[in-house]
Amino acid sequence: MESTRDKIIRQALQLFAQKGYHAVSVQEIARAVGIRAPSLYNHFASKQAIFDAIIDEMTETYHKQAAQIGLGWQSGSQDAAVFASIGKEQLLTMVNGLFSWFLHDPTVSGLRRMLTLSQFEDKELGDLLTKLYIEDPLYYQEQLFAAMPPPKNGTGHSPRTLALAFYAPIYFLLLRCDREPEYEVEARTLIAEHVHSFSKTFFEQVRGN
Amino acid sequence: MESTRDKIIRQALQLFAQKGYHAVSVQEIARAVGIRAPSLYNHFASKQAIFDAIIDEMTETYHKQAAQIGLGWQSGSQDAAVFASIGKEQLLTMVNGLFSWFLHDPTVSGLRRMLTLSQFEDKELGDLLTKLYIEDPLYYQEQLFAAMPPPKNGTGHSPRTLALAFYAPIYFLLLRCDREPEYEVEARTLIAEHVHSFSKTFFEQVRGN
DNA sequence: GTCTATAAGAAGATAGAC
DNA sequence: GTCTATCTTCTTATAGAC
Repeated sequence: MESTRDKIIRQALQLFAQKGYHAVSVQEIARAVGIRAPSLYNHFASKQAIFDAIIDEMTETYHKQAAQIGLGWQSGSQDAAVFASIGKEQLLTMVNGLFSWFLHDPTVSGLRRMLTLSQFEDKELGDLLTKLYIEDPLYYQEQLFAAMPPPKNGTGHSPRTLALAFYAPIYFLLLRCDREPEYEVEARTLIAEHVHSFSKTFFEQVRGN
Repeated sequence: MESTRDKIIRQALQLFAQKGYHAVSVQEIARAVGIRAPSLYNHFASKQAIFDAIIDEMTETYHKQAAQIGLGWQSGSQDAAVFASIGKEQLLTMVNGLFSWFLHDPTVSGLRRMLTLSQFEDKELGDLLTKLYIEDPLYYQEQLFAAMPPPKNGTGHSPRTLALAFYAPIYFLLLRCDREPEYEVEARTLIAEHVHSFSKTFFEQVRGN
C-alpha cells in the first residue's frame, strides 16, 4: 500500500506542477492527501523540503525509466548501429513512444512542469530543466548522427545541427501539448510529417538514395 | 517623465517575469518603484489588476512593435514575394534581428516569461502564450512557404511542416537563452548553421538548384 | 502518526491625516 | 498622491493530547 509520504509526494507534485510552489499552501497539499496540515510535518521538515524531495526523487525516477527504455542518455554512439539500419516506420514508432512518455508519464511530465515554473527563480532548477529535457536528449541524438556515415551530397550538416533539426520540432510540439492537451492529435500528425520529411531529406541522402 | 503608473507596470513586469505572480508581494513592487505599498492602490485597485494591466498593455505593445518591424502576423502571403527572392545572408540577418527582439526586448521577453510562469494555472494565459509565440509566427511562415512554388524534387513537404522545421529550432534555442543568457553566443552559431542548412536543403531545392 | 489549538509573521487591502 | 496606522485573513510551523 502507498505510504503517506509517497502520497504527499504524489499529490504535491501534481499541485506544484500546475500552480507553482508559491501558489500552493501546505493546507492544500494536506487536503489532497486526506490529512490535516500539521500532520505533514511528521513526514517533512518544511514545505520547501517537500519540494526538494520531489525534485530529487522524480529526477532519479526519470533516469531509471530512461535507462529501462534503453536510452543511455550518456552513450548514444553505441546505439548508432541500430539507428543506421532503422526504417522510417520504426523511427516514427519510437518517436511516438518517447513523445507519449514525455507528455503523459506523471513523473516526467510533472517534473518538467515544476522545473518550467521555477526556471527563472532558481538557476539550479533552470539548469536541471536544460540538462534533462534539452542537453541530454540533444547530445544523445548528436552522437547518433555523428556515428553515421557523412552525407554524400556535400551539404555537410554538423551532427549537432541535425540533432537540433530533428529534436526541436518534437519538443516544440510537446510544450504546446503541455498546456493544450487536445492539441495532441494535431501534434501527432505533424510529428509523423516531420519524421517523414526529415528521414527523407537527411537519412536517405546519408545512405545515398 | 515616466509616470508612477508606468513605473509600477515596468517594475512589476520585471518581478512577475522572474518570480511569478504569487512569489511577488505588493510591498516588493512598491519598494522597486520607490513608494510604500498602500500608495500602489492609488493607481491600481488590486495586485491582480496590476498583473492584468501588464498583460493587456504588453500584448498591445508587442503587436505594435511587430507591425512596425513589418511583420503582418496575419498576412504572410503578401510578404512571400520578398522571401522568394531573399538571399541566405539576408535571411540570416533577419532571423538574427527577430531573435534579438524576442530575447532582449523588455516587453516581448517579459511578456513571454510571465505567460510561461502562468500557463498551467490560467488557461487563457496559456492560450495567449501559444498564440503570440507559437501560432502566429508559425502561421506567418506557413503562408510564406505556401506562396512559394512547390518543390520540384517531389519530397512534397507541406507548408506547415516546413514552417515547423524552420521555426521550432529557433524558438527552442530562444527558450534556452531565456534561462541561460550566456548561451546566446552558442545559440547564434547554431542558428546560423540551421538557417544555412535549411536554406540549402529546402530553399534551393524549391528553386531547382 | 494524526489530531486540535495556537503561535508568529506576512499577505492584500482600507482609513484617514497631510 | 503619498504617508502611517490598522484590519483581516492566510501562511508556515510548533506544542502537546490521544
